[in-house]
Amino acid sequence: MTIRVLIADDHGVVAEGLRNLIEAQADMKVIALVEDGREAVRRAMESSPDVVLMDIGMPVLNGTEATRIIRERRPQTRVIMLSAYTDPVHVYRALQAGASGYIAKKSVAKEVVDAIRKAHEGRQHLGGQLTESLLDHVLHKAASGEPLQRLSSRERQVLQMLAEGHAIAKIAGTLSLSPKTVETYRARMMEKLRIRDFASLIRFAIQQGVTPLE
Amino acid sequence: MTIRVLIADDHGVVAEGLRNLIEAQADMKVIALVEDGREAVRRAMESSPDVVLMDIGMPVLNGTEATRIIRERRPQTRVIMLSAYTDPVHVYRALQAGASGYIAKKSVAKEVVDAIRKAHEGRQHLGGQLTESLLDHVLHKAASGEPLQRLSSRERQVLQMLAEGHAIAKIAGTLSLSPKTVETYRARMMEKLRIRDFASLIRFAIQQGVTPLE
DNA sequence: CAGCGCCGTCAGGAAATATCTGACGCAATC
DNA sequence: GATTGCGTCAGATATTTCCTGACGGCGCTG
Repeated sequence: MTIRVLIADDHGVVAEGLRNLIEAQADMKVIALVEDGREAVRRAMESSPDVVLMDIGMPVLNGTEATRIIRERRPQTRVIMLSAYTDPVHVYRALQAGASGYIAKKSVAKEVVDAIRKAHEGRQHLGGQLTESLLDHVLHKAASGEPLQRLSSRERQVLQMLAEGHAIAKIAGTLSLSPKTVETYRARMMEKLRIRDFASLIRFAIQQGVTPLE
Repeated sequence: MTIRVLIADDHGVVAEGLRNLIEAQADMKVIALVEDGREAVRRAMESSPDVVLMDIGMPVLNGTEATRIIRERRPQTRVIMLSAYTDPVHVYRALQAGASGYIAKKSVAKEVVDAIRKAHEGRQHLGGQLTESLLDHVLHKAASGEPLQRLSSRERQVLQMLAEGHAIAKIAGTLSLSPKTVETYRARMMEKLRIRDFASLIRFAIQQGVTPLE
């Protein structure tokens, strides 16, 4: 019994690579290739594939939203998310939306076919290190909304000043605190955010709009 | 006569897809798969491929820098840049660095093999709409001098690794340099760019596309 | 109401990094 | 053939980071 697969990826090169890979499996068949999320939903309704291999970032309707819709209307259709992002936020959202698997594009081809077979059997699959990073996420971050809200007021204040490029000593002076205290805030917020290096902290601040990029 | 191809892409799925695609061509052969820019340079020197298919965004040493180094040492080796970005800034830099072609990941497989054949013949290839957007860029923006050009190759490499969050000691280890030397590059580029704090340096790196924001 | 966890505040000590100054060979360039 | 830029490194000192630990206040919850 052949597993019927729908591929949704707007990167032609990637999509064709996946098609070759899947066609090379005796027990699988590609029934269609589509290039955006809306098309994916339409073809999934029309053709009732067993498994949809879905890129997370697509125009018109992204992979996560498309997954949500497909799973709502056709729960027997399994979706495997394929993504360049390995961060837990994306993984978490994808699984919430009903994906049976999440595979990083940097993983190997074998993992893709494995995940398809697993999904077809109703099982889930998470690529290697994703599992633990996801658990981390669920346990520490996901439960409580916006990441910035997780920081205390003092922590946000210090974050902003750090992102603006001020030295510890200057921040301490401005806020009339001991440099040691400022360090504590910095360390505590990095702990909360599971951020290990300064560069990532700056990126976080920019993403959250704490400081402008330009 | 077989065209010998080296694939450099840190996304396993993509790399394997490309390998299948290329192996399917009668006149091409994949000689190696590597996952970061430094490996790409090393293998290119060792194996002298005819064409390198290079992902633009890779850890340690990005595709553009790797291209620059390879083309400097082995001008007969052609490089085709493969990228998710279609903006003229990236295209422009890639060509400046000596790439023979630039292909968006969303283009089709046929374009990849076409570009490889063209490159092997010493011709250039630009995916569809890229040509005009590039001309636009050259005519309007490039003249104003790209700040990244003001940095030396080593400086750009250190900048990338700093922006990726690596500690000085680790960068020194990775590049087999003294930590002191790494510090010198950091200091010199900050001097050149008139940047006084680390946070601004990270912002600069993000603005220049040396490292992605998300 | 007593314990629990978060907040704001700080310290000590070891390790890493930043800052400043200076140095050397080599290649290109003027 | 002197200057400039690059790649490479060192020494001394000032800061910062990292790790551990602390203490009172506040609010929630069993």
